[in-house]
Amino acid sequence: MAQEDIFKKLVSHCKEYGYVFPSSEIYDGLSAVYDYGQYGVELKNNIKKYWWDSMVLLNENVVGLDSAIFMHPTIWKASGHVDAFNDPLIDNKDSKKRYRADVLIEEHIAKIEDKISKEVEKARDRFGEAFDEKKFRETNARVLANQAKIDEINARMAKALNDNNLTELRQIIIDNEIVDPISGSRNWTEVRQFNLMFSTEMGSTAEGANKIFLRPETAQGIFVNFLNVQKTGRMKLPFGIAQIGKAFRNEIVARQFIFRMREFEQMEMQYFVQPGTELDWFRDWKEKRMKWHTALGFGEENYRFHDHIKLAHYANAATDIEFKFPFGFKEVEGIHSRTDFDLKQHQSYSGKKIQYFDPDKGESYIPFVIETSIGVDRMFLQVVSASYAEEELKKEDGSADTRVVLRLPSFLAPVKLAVMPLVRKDGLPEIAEKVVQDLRFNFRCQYDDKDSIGRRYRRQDAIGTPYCITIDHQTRDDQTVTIRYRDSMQQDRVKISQLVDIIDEKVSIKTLLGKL
RNA sequence: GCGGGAGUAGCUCAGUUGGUAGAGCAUAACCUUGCCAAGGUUAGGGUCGCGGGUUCGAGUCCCGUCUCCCGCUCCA
Repeated sequence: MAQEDIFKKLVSHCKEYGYVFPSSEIYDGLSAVYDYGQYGVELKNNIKKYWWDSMVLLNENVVGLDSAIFMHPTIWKASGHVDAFNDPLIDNKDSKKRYRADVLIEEHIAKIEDKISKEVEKARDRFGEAFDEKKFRETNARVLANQAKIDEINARMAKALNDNNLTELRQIIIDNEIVDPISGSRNWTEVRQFNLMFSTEMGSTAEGANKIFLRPETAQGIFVNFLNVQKTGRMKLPFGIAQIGKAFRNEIVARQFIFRMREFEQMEMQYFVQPGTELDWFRDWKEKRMKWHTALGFGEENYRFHDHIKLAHYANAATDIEFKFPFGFKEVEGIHSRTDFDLKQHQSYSGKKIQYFDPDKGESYIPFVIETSIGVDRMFLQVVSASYAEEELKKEDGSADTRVVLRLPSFLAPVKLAVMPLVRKDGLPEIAEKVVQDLRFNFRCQYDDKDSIGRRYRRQDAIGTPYCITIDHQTRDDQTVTIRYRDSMQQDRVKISQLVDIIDEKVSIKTLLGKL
């Protein structure tokens, strides 16, 4: 079956079985916003626990934090988001491509500079040794004309950007006859401002209100608390701060189900290290994080690193962990060596010294940072898309049969086990109810006595329940039950008294964390 | 935002030149039975995304709007 078809079925499956619903559905939905249903929330919580425990339980030098979504507006100036997330965009109507207006203009300037360079080189060839480049640039008419053009465009653009004058930006493109690099067309739309940060107002009166932003990432909450945590926690470098929380980005286009949403959840850990050691730690966390993914058992061939060639202004190394989704390899997690950019920025904007006194070196410095940042919702999608399977089976009489099964890792499964009487008579339901009552404190259990036993197994397969306990007539005689495994569909007969230990070993997070 | 496709029951979909809303699965109750879906009887559930228009009459035609899917940009 085509991968897109699988994806469509997965989306339906998520809705039909209470994993993910479109938000505000009875009001026609809200674009790219989704709600997690009764099973979805359990799976999501389990994913978060797996991450949290792998960070703060297994690493003595990683501690947690839960910072507010609202933060001082200057934080976003310091972080660069106010500038970086504010793009003047323009579309070409023929190629249907979208460009940043300022980038288009800069590329045009680069072209003119090319022309000048060529002119200079030609002259150099002509005059040889005696060539005086400076003098040539100051006297040659064509060079001077081009240079004047560049200066004029630069001045106009700087002013337009400063005044946020979008009409003027477009006019620069028109006046300079800048064409679409692909179509060669000059059929441009208006320039529009896209602000990727959501904003709201704090303060109840209009005059006294402050514009504040909903955080576009959780990382800054960690950076601004660096000293708080370091001092009160008596933390020594290297150490990390982990945080799980919502972030918001007003994406131009948000799509592909829960892969790209405007409201999403991140799990971020910032690891503070001595300057100069950051690339070693970068490699270390790269490896650790990949192991965290592959420990789930979805197959190592479905993961790969994508190292960034073009680095963000704050990074000196960056990689993505990509997972093979039904729509291709896509980023799930980013690992970045952010240098001392963030702390340095906050030190400068806040005017507060943000440094670490290193007792070994006997000096203070701004630590460098390795960031691991993973999207909870993307992780959720990774788990369900890797787990979803339509299996071709054969019935006893040889005819074809199919089953839909979510092969979730046991620890992540919302429901750990279902208990069902083989028939609804002969006292079997009563025994089953008692078993559920006894197991309820240990695991998320379900009781089901409706329909044939085979159908009940399939229902549990569809929501990913890894174990089914069946009470049959033999149970009345020897207190044993059958335990049926979701993936193999095999059954074992075990004593009721052993159930807690058997299941616990299989579904415990310890089993999963032990692989790391 | 632009271009293309789509929206009918919880899910998948049918619905003819415009003539009173359908199926399968799912759900609930009861009966029967029992170890891998699809036995029997019965029931609930839809103002056909929403709003307007044309018409005696609109799921069907027209306009607007919202949402979803695919592509362009960015990223967790």
